[in-house]
Amino acid sequence: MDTETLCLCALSFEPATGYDLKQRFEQVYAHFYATGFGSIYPALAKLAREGLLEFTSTPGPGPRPRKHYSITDKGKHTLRERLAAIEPVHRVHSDFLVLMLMADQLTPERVDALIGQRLEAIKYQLSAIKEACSHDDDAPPGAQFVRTLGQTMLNTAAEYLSSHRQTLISALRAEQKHESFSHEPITGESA
Amino acid sequence: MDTETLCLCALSFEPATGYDLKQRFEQVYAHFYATGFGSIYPALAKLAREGLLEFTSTPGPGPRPRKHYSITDKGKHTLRERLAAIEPVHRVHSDFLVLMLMADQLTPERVDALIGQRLEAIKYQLSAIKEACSHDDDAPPGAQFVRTLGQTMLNTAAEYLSSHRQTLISALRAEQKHESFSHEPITGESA
DNA sequence: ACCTGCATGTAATTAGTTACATGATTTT
DNA sequence: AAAATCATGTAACTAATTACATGCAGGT
Repeated sequence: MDTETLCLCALSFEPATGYDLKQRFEQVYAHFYATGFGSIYPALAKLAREGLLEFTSTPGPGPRPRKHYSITDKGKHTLRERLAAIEPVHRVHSDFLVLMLMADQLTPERVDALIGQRLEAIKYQLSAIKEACSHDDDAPPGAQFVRTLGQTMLNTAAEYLSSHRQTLISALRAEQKHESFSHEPITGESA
Repeated sequence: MDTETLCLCALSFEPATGYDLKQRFEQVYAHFYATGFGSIYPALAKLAREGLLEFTSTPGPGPRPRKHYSITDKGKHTLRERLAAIEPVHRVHSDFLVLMLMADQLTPERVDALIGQRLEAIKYQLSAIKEACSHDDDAPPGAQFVRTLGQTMLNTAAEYLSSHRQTLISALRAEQKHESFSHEPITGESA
C-alpha cells in the first residue's frame, strides 16, 4: 500500500485538507500507518489530477490556498478495486526496538531515557485515539475494530515497558560492572 | 535506521550468511524490523567494502560461493557510533489494519480470511521466537527484553483478533443487509 | 517431472524522507 | 521578540521492494 491509497481511505470517511489528514495519521492512525507531509501532498495532488478526488479552495494562512478534498464517485470505485487487490502485509520498522535489542551497546541512562520517550509517545497516541472516539460515534465496524485493537496494543506495550524498565536497566548496570572487572588487569599476587 | 545497520546489529551477536540473516529477520526479528533479500545482500556487500565486515567463502549450492560474514573491530566501533546517533522512531505500515479499517468495503468472507491469515502469521512468528529462545540461552538483556515484548505483543494481537473476529463479521453482515434494503426501490403502495 | 529449499546477486521501479521555501496568526 | 500553529508545496536524496537470473539437491 502507499500513502495515496491511504489518503483515499481516510477521505472516504469525510472530506479533509492535507493538513487534517496529517493530524489524523499521526494521531489515530499512527499505530498502524505512519506517514508525513512529504508523502501526503504529492499523493493528494496526483489523486485530484486523476479525478479520484475533487477540492474547493479557500484563502489559507500562507501564500497558497487551503484545499478541502473530498472523494469522487470514481474515487470510491477505484478505492474498492484497489482494496480488493491488496495483500495484507504487516510491516514494522522500529528503530526503538532495535536500540533495545542492542541495549548493552548503549549507556543505561540512554536506554532509560529511550523507554521514557516511547512511553510518552504511547500516552500521546492513546489520548488522541480516546479523543477521536468521543466526537465520532457512528464509526463503521472496521474503524471501531482497528481503534480498539490499537488501544489494546498500545496499553499492552506501555504496561510491558513500565514493568520491565527497571529490570532491564539493572541487568545492564550489572553486566557493565562485570565487564569492567574482567577488562581490568589482574593485580598479580597470584604470579 | 536502514538494513545496513540492522545487519551490523545481527552480526554483532554471531557470524552468519546473508541467507541466515534473512531467516532470522523474518522469524525472530519480524515483529520489529522486517526486510528482505533485496536489501540484505547489497547491504552486506557495502559493509564488506567498507571494512566493517569480513567474510570467508565456501562453495555454495548455486553458481556463487556462500559467504560467511563476521563483524570486524572497525565494524563494532562504527556500530556503537551509529547506535548513539539513532533516534528511536517506531513506524508501522500495516496494510492488514488498513484493510480492517475499510472492512465495510470488503466482503465479509474476505475480512474473515484476512484475519485468519494474520492469525496464522502470528502463530508462525511465535513459534519461531520460541525456538530461537531454546538454542540461544546466554542472550544479552536487550535481546531478552525485545523477545519477551514481542511474545507479549503477538499474543495480545492474536487474542484480540480471535475474540473480536466473529463480532466484526456479524456487524458487517448486518450492515450489508441494511444497505441492500435501503437501496431497494420502495414498492409504492403509499403513493 | 516438478516443486521446495538452499544461496547469492543485480536492475528497474517505486516510494518515502528530509530539507527547503513562504507567510499569517496566535501564544509565550 | 521569538516560537509554535496553521497550511501548502517542491526538489534532492535515500532506501526499499519486486522481479529477474543462476543452479544444485532432495523430496513427492
